[in-house]
Amino acid sequence: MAGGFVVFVRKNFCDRSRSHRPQPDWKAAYRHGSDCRFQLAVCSSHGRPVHFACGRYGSGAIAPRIYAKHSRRLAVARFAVGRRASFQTDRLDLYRQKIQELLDKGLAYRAYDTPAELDAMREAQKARNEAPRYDNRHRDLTPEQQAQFEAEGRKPVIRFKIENDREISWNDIVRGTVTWKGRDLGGDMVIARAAEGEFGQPLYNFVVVVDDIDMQISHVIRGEDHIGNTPKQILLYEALGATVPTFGHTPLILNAAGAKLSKRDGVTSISDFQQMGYTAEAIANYMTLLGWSPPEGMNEIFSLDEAAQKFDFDRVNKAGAKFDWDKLNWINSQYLHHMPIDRLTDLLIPDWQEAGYEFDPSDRAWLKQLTAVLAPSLVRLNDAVEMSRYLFVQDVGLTEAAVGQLQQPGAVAAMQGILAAIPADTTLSEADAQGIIQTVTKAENLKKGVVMRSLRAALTGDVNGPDLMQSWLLLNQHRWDRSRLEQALKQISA
RNA sequence: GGUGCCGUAGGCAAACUGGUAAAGCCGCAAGUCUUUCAAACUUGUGUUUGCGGGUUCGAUUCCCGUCGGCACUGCCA
Repeated sequence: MAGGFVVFVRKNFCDRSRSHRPQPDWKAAYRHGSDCRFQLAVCSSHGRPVHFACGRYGSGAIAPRIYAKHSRRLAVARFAVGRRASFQTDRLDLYRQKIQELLDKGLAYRAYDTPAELDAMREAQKARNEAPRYDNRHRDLTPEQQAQFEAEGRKPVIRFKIENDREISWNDIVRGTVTWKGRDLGGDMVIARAAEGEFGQPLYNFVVVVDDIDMQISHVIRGEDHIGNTPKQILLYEALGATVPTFGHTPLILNAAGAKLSKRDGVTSISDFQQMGYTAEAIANYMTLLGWSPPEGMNEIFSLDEAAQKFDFDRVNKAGAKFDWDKLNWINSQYLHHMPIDRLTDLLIPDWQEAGYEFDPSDRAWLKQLTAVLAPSLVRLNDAVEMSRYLFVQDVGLTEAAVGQLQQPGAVAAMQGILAAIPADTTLSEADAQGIIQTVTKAENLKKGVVMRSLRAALTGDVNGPDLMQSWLLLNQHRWDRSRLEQALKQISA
């Protein structure tokens, strides 16, 4: 792909006021943040900018705000490559000019159908079991007919002519040759809405083409759901006398049921994943693995930069990929297990605070020690909240299993021995703690395992959890170990 | 309904232009380690490539049909 490689990552935003869909949350347009998984890899691999477009009409003020928000999200996901933004509202003059050009060339025309008439037409088609499509009834209006409609006060839309017998085909980077017939495109397409004045808002399929020509976009990489727009857009490129770019349609991400991943699946954007405790790196990593496989010898855990170096469309699969939470979990755990403790600590602190745990954030040493203990067991960041509860909440109580453990022969005596051995005001070292256990085990003539398991039960209230010695030391630093033992002994004897 | 795309184990997938199918990863199961869970490591687990024909010495790969899934089918983007 020598010479220039510019990809247009287009994010579209619903116009709330006009949409008939219930609450088209603008986040939905961004969906799971995966639409751009391959684009970004490609762009960074070629050192080209990713263009970022907000396709919102109407109040121009809101578009920059949406852009800012999404831009932040991309950055969050480490998708930080050079970006340029553009807003449709800034480009209205260009669209106007291009529409006029098509009109002048006779490739587009004014159609005066009312929405009610169009509905009636489709109803009738449906009744006859035909595919709904515009029958091009206003394509060749006489000046008199036009004048008549105008006199009635009708406002025309602009329609672009699509010939029935036209064949459109292109060589898709991921799918090979794809072919469509003009007659399957639904009739002459509307490129601008009806409105007062010459013509109204230009529409998506037209706008993207004008923009992409203007920005000299060479490659359009997008989700497979756009495949049906491509033939229409190709026709527009030709009509506008522009070079048709290279298209690539990447597979969709499916939920367990095999449908397009959506809001119902609980994730609509990268921030949703982050709230669930997934790191941005893990998300980006997993997303790139959906529909693409790394070349032989490449690990499946990789940064976006590494992916960019090896990325190749040859290895993009055509079939939609089912989203697998198990694998995302595993990938996320890999990142968490190998993350520097300082960074992990920073990520965990907000979760602990949010959980309402009381602690001194400046007690960095203790927090880091805790993080290091937790790290190997983490799958998602917020797992840390439950896992470390016994270190933040004074009164933990005993689970049934813990009670059972402490009722084992010798357990109580061992706990009493340990309690007596813990110095009241010096902090235990690991060697100290080991020594205490050694001594008590010998003195009570028990197996070490019994002592350890019982100690865990008494100290943490449960029979399993993070490393016991570390947990004890952590507790000891806050002088909570003795009180835990006392409470446990009290509960057992009661 | 129409059109398009797709169909390799439970999931993601590999297999150079037709030449021993399932490499690798997740999951699952067992074992090792350990004070527990997890991690880590080891081993194991899954196949008439949706189905039926055809071309061929030979088909996951090419052709036809069939079934299934998904997407699109707007004065949305």
